[in-house]
Amino acid sequence: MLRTHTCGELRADQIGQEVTLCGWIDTCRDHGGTLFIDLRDRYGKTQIVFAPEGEAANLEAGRRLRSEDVVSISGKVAPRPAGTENADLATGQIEVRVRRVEVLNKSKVPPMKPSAKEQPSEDLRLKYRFLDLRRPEMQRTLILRHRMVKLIRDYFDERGFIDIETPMLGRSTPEGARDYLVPSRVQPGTFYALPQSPQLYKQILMIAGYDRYVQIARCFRDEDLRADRQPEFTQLDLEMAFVDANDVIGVIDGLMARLARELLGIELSLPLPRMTYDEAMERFGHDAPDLRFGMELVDVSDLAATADFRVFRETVASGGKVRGLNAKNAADRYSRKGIDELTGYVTGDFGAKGLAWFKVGDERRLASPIAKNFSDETLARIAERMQAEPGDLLLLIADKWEVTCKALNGLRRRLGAELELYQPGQMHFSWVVEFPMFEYDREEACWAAMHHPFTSPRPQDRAMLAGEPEKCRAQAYDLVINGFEAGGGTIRIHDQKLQSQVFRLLGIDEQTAATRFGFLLDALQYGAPPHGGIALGLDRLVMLFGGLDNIRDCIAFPKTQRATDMMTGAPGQVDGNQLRELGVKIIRE
RNA sequence: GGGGUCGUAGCUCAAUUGGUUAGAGUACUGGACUGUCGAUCCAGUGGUUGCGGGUUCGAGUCCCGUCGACCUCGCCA
Repeated sequence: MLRTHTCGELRADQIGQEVTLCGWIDTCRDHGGTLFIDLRDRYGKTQIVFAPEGEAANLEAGRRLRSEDVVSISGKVAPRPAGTENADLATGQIEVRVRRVEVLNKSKVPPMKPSAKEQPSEDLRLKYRFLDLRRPEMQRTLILRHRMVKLIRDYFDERGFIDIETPMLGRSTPEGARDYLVPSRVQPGTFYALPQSPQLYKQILMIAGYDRYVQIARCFRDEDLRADRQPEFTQLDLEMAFVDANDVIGVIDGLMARLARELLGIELSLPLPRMTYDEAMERFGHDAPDLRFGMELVDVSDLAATADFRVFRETVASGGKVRGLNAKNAADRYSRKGIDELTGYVTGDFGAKGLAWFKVGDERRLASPIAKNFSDETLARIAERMQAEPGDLLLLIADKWEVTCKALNGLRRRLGAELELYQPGQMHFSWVVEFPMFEYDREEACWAAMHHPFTSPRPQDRAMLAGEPEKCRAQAYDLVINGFEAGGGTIRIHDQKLQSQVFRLLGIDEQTAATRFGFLLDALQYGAPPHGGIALGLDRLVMLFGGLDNIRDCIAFPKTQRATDMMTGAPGQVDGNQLRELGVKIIRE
């Protein structure tokens, strides 16, 4: 070892010891006669002192040190003079008096300094990721991630789960997200697909009798990026045989309680609350509601139907809804201009036609440019329905049900943040269950699986598959944390006939099914046990547990929004010979 | 594919209505200083205002295009 201790290790106990530390030059404080240097590694910082009573050559060498040089320093641990201890530093009781300095590697002047107060811009951070990762915030997050993964592995190991790796090179299945493709050299003209998830493999493992499987699996989806979405991400993936939905949910409840306790010091009360999909949509307009605060959606369609206000009346008459929410005490927070901004938000981002609003005055009187279109009685009933009190701001949207959901969910989240309706460190865990089996795809004019085509309907809904698929509910469950979908799972179909029926319903004909999923349909006929599982987005979990607002900060080497790696320059062009070998030709537009 | 924000010194930012020689902090270089810890003090270097075009007597500022980062809708079984 080139060092005897780390830079976060030395305490008063080691006073008098001769030590060698290695690390990066963090900051220098040169007083002419005396020179202080903070030496940094990922464990902490230690103050190194170049004192006048030491060798003059050392002081000269110390003066030549610059930010981010890597050095080895030997010397004696000494107590700091009384009054100069640094309480902000774990090693603040001591300092190391230099006996020997060795520069292991000079650094160019870095474009960013790890201990800088201001955070550098993100493109700079991504380009110089090796410097960015030296920052304590990044180290904190990656260490949190490591601890989470360790806890997860221990948790599942204790419960008899087996970690089994599944292939990265698989078969493309055009359903779901766009695949990342890998050309085959051995069989030119054919392609592997990188896994969107290990879904089919883990079902095969259940059929193979490995009744408790777990994997921390890398997954790939070639779709557009978001703050919480990367093309390459990590799932905590698991599957269990001989279980129902409650069993899977129970296992994850226990995991969340363990993670919250160990990583955040929060005690969760179990079981975690559950809500049906229908209830979530009705009360919050979204299948992953942020339950850190209330401000629930209110349906006033029946009241709107009788109003003179044409937009409301006609919307309801044509089968739409008028729904809204009550921003408590927010009437003064939003000026006309502020409300215009909210209007632009719901019309621009969610296609709403407008935003109706009322400010609640004394005696719960509703004031608004459109108020004259409503009878006093209707206004009073709206106020009552929305539990309006003086100072509140009522916001209403009249549109198709789907649009009211999207727009009001967006509005609710935005207002929740702007009005600070929750605390920074607050966490809320819950389940949303009983999703519909199918949603209608207008573009393709067919039914599409809401979760995936291997999802089992609830036993009591199975009879409706043929006649009324829209009423069919799935044995599906999503874990929701602070309004983010942290994960989702289902009980799978373990019966080949039922699986074929669902494929037919989804417009996947027998030939296609046989080509793409033949191995699964085949396996289902050789003693497939009832089984189900779940996958959690690990990067998102880290983001949520770390109190971060984007997933890139949870990943050591993330991609930008255009899916490039600013450090390596990936993706890049390849040699013509490589392409020829693969039988791949670039078409230039 | 659509909408939006941003791009000025190595870094973080400023620059009035379009108006003189584009500034500040920090970093960097040199100097002073024996107890600092974001050290301090003095001096100095540092700019193709992302790139290309246009409007104008005059463009960091306005217009068009383009590149890049971020947010977002669509998309993400």
